[in-house]
Amino acid sequence: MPRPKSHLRNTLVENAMRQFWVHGYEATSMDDLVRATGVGRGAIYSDFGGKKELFLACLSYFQDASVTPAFGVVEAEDATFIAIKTYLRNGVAAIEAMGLPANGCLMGNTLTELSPHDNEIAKVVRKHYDRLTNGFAFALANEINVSSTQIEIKELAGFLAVSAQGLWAYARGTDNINSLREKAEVLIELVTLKLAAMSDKVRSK
Amino acid sequence: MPRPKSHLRNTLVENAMRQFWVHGYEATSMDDLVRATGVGRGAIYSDFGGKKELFLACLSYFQDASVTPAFGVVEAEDATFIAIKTYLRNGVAAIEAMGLPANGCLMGNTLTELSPHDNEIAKVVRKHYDRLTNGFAFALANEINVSSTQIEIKELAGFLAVSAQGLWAYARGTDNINSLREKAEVLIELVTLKLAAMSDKVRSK
DNA sequence: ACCTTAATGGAACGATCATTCCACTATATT
DNA sequence: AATATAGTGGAATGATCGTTCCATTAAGGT
Repeated sequence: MPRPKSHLRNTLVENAMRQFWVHGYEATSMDDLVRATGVGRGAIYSDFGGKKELFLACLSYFQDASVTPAFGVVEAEDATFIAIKTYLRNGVAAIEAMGLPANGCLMGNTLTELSPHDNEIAKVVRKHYDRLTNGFAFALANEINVSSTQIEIKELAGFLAVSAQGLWAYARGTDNINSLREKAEVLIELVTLKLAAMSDKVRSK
Repeated sequence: MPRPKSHLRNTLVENAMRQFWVHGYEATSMDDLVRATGVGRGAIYSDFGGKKELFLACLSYFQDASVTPAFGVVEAEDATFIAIKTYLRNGVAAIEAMGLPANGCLMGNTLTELSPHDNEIAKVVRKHYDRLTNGFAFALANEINVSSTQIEIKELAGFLAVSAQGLWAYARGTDNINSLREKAEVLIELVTLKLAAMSDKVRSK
């Protein structure tokens, strides 16, 4: 029987992802990936086929290893607006712990760098935005629990997704954690006001 | 006396900027720039020194040729919240006119691609964010005209800057103009609510 | 017409790019 | 111990990268 997968193989995609996350797709060479992963060129090509395929595997891994742990709180069955606040504040705290400037969100970085020029990758990124939007909408719906404002909730959730991505992108260019935290808190406050306004409107019916 | 600058020279930076704007810095080669500008390699190097210097010139040109015409309405002396709405809606309309997916904002794209790895460029991008923040803060201050909430206004303005950049980044990956417009309108509505809340607070003093 | 000089564009630089290939190593199974 | 094979890593591929150089061209001023 063949030799089993090396113990290094477990971290191949993770290390490659980190490289792409920090430096972007174009600025990452195969030599960089060989160095970062500790895996030989031959193995990378036989396992994935090429740079782009490896990158797609990294995008998928990012979903499991970064998005799910961070965003899972919003997607939990009992999630409400508190979960959204927790997600945003945990994000800021995680960035603070890692030190600035941050890496941003790999999906957001990829949207900017590759979406307009690669439809296959653009689809993956769009799916991520849909995931964020659906998660936010789910938690918001649990919060105010009013079926008549379903469309409003969906639009608010879509805005939350774009705004959160704006925050993580901003974190890539600043060394001031308080400036980032402020902006997250303003987002939370604005959504709080909107939720109150939506509740008032329903109550006055 | 020397031969004067060619008529093509007038559009050198503009065409180079467009190339960088669409494809990003790393994915744009000098051959691409020679092709896009119609200017010879020798002239580019003698005029600017290299690719990065040309890129910096493009960032500066972007400020004059794109940001100022679009954002000037917010920076006008008599600007209020209406000017901010106009800026956002004009942005969406301009993207619709150009066709999706859009190019986003060159400053936002550059923040994602280069800010973490080039301090000189990061400084230029930060200055752009400051410009947006100051412009928004100026218009918001004219709107509610309350000195005691200066800090709140500055924070709201900073959030507006990040959120607007999130919008333009989002536009780089979608082909649905209504989805973009929705998010812009939600942003406008949320800020409207916040302004009303700030006015109430002052009035009840 | 002559000089001066900005600008051209192709050749060439060494470096690096993604990718292919393969002799070799190391380990798990028999 | 022998066999089989996943994985290695260096060599080599042709292409392209940013940059330099320079003989040539073209358009002022005199």
